[in-house]
Amino acid sequence: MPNSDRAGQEVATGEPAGCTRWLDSEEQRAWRAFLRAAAQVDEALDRQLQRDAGMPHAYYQVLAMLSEAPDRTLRMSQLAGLTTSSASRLSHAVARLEEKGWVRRDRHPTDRRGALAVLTDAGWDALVAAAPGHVTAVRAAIFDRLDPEQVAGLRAISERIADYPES
Amino acid sequence: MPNSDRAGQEVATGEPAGCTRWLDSEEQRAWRAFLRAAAQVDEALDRQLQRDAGMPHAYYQVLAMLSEAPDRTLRMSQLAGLTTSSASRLSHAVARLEEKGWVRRDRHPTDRRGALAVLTDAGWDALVAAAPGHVTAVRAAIFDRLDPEQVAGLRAISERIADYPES
DNA sequence: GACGGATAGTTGAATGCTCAACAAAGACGA
DNA sequence: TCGTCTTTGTTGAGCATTCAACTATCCGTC
Repeated sequence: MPNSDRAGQEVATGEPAGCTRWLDSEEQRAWRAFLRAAAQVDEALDRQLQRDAGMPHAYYQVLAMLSEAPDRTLRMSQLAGLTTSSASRLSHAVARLEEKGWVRRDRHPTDRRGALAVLTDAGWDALVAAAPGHVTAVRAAIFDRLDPEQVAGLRAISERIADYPES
Repeated sequence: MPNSDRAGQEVATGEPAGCTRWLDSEEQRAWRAFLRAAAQVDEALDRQLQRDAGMPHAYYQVLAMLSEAPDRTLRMSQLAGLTTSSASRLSHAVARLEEKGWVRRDRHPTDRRGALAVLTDAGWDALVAAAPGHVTAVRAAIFDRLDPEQVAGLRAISERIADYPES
């Protein structure tokens, strides 16, 4: 944001009523802390997984979601929802995971538009191998730093921010 | 993570003592909610800025930090710290911002290794033009969804997670 | 049925980021 | 002054993600 003089406020823009509700200093601090925290967590996990398991965090999430699904199978659209990724991103990701032999694509039995992503045995093994290091990294990045109340708070806050996950 | 049977636990890995402390279900829920929230916030802001201002969020942060610095000038290494980005990422980003005429590079007066990033007038204008829409997006993504206590909680939690920002 | 719009998924080009390698300069002890 | 180690920053290759088409299929309506 611009300087504390709030230069933007003076300028006519496309905003609804020409006036913007700037962040107060409490919000400002919370916002920047959140940005920093989110960035650091993301970077730490991506790094760890890339180094130790040869995959980015996004790919790990794909494998993880598939591993918990019935028959280790999910429709692309559902998988996209679970991993918070666009259809395109998921499609590219699954293509890459297919090359590695960790995921296979099947046709949907009834809807011929649909594709099913299936976790292969090799994919399962890769996930199992990667999981301990990943969980350790998650602990180091988050849970080792928070007390139980804060964990509950984090969950409540995050669920408010996220677009209500379950319908 | 693998199934709730915790397949990874059985496997010998490089972990310290061969045993991994898995996440309990409270932690699991908090973790996934956080991931989802962080991803959605990131995506929403990136989208809004790309659409309305032609820059990714990371570039906006660079401009914002420079705008608050004395003489609108910062050393690359400091700027990297403030924007939570690697030296390489920042270098690429500043190169791009230079092409747009929003940032200029100067030599450091005493340390000849150092480079100074300077926000140009055009850069200031771009920031001022982008700020209202950005702040509105931040509100929509975060603060419109939280009450004041939660804002305070978010800050406290985020500061714990982030590697203590101030020395 | 046949049309029109929605839904599911893929593709390729463009862009940003990571990683590793590198260069250039400061810092410091012998 | 030399040699070495550290710090600062840049570069290019490779990879992931985004965006904008595009195809194929489904669904509802006439």
